[in-house]
Amino acid sequence: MQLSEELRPLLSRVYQMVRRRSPGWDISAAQSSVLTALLDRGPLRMGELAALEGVRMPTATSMVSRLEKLGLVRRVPDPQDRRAVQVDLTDDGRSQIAELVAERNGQFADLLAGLDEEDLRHLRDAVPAMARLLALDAATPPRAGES
Amino acid sequence: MQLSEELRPLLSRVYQMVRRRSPGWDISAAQSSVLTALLDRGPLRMGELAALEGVRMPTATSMVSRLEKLGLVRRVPDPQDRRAVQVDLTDDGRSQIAELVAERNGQFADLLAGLDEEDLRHLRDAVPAMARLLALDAATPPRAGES
DNA sequence: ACTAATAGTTAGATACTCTAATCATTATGG
DNA sequence: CCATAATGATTAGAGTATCTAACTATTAGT
Repeated sequence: MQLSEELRPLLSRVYQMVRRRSPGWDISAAQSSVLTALLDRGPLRMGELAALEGVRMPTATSMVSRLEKLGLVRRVPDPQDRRAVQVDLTDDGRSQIAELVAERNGQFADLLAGLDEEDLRHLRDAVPAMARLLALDAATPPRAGES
Repeated sequence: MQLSEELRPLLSRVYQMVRRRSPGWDISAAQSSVLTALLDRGPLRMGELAALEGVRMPTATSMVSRLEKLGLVRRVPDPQDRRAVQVDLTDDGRSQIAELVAERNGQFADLLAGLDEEDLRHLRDAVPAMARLLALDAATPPRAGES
């Protein structure tokens, strides 16, 4: 498919763009992604968080531990299942991530302001398609030969 | 701007999607990005490579050293400027990255095949706009208060 | 109740990233 | 022309991100 070969490299470069665009903030892309997930979806178990981030549980554990040390999230024991923990934003974490998201949206809006009306229309029209593409990706078994 | 708040989170999630390593390949996203840059643009100096990848030179140095150890790239001294080195793909590196790119394009094409014709048309139409957006991003000074 | 499975953490390893310091070379300016 | 500044790259040292394997604690199944 022609589109695949055009669009995929573009998305790879979007990866570059998104990855390092948080000037003046002292949290990493991975950390802000965790905080954003908690902001969007509320408290999450460690395993849910790992699945959402597409990482293994030990990775989630250590990211949460670092964020906890920064006072941005909190581990809450689950009374139903005492193996589990809920990870939740602290008030501080909530306000910091909300501010960061607003800041980034603003910067991105500035960038978009450099496009003409036709390009903007095309991007707007592509939003639902991209959302469906991501949903398809999420629904696809990540690895074929997994245990 | 409304679009900013819809599109930016989507792009962040595309980052998640692109980031994951292709199954069955033993090189990381960062490494394949370096190899792809070399495949697309030919031999590069260390500094050019760092700029393209959006990292500092020591990072480029260590990535290249690892790839060299894997036999995928080669350091070639520049006769014009003996401080500089050119980084180039080896034959092995070239064939491996070409194969990986083809594999990924194929997987992505499979994903796209799950969309209907209208979504595909919208994505196709958005390609030039995304390319211009990336160009704008590249042209924008990354950090305001830089040295 | 014994065993399986599940949730999370710990341990150990490698990759990725940065800043600061250093080395070698090239360019510049008396 | 030589001393100094600027440039290209590497090295050193540190923190984050990621993995697999092994472990602990708890729950579920028979």
